[in-house]
Amino acid sequence: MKLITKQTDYAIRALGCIAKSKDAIITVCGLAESLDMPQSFLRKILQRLNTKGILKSSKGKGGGFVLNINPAKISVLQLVEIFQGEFKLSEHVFKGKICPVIKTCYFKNRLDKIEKDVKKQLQLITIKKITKQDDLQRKK
Amino acid sequence: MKLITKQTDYAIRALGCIAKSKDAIITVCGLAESLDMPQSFLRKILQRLNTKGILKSSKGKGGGFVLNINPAKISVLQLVEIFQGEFKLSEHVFKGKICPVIKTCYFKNRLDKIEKDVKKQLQLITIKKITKQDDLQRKK
DNA sequence: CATAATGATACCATTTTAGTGTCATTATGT
DNA sequence: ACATAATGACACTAAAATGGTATCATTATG
Ligand code: FES
Ligand code: FES
Repeated sequence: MKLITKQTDYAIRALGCIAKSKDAIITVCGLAESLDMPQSFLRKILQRLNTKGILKSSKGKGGGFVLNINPAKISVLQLVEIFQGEFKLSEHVFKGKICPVIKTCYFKNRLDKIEKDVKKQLQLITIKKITKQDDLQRKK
Repeated sequence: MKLITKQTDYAIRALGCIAKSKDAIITVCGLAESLDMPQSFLRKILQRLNTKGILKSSKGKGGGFVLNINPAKISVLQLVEIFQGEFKLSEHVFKGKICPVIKTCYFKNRLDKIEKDVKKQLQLITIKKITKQDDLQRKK
């Protein structure tokens, strides 16, 4: 079971690089190379981040991507929700129908608490904090 | 993203029922009916729990399953690991190769902490605690 | 107008999860 | 003995999620 899928992981690392490049325009081509990610896949990811307002893109020759918002405002939770949908640890359903005891169920309550905690933790991890470590964009 | 898959969920609810039935032998057929789960699927799950030592089975007419260990000793973590493999939230790898900065990486460290916390929480949830609520086996 | 970039989107491949089916084995009761 | 009702083992299929590719359109630069 994975909390973070590859797409999200790529997005995080890509944003780390872009954040470090301070206003320089980054192209998919260059980034894919330096991070050793499949180019078309990365492209799709950056496009998504663009439509979500996290990156800003410019087309045409000399175009590419730059950050559109403060890296301190980009949380891993946000990225997870963009690429993996709403954060839900368990539906806890009864074969399609919502479980009848869902209000009082101990198990469900525990899971909800875990979910809340994890969500909070993920919200605290931001691109800024990650890039501070000065580790991400090294190749090999 | 799901922390608990359907298989694990079924296993938990099935164990809940079995735990409540106090030494009575439970058959797949009856259980599948009362919990509204696909019979063959449930059967595979109980078989698995049998080989893992959590249930004890008896074959032949009048056979079925009973608990083999104290429900207070069956944790959700254990069940998750049986049906979903070792609990790991993120590999955090660099395209197949293990990430070179894995020791110092802030992101990885945060994820590890989350993983540890969640694991601990899941270990605390036991079948006994779940059944105490007296909610699980109701149908509809 | 060639070129180098993204936008949109359809498509394909792989992996994981969910679920079924079948035949063998075993215990029970008549 | 035999019908029956249960599990054991395991192969198989189906569906969903994830990962990844490909193509054509659009746009800005020089
Ligand atoms: S059994 Fe469904 S909410 Fe707990
Ligand atoms: S970037 Fe790989 S361990 Fe953090």
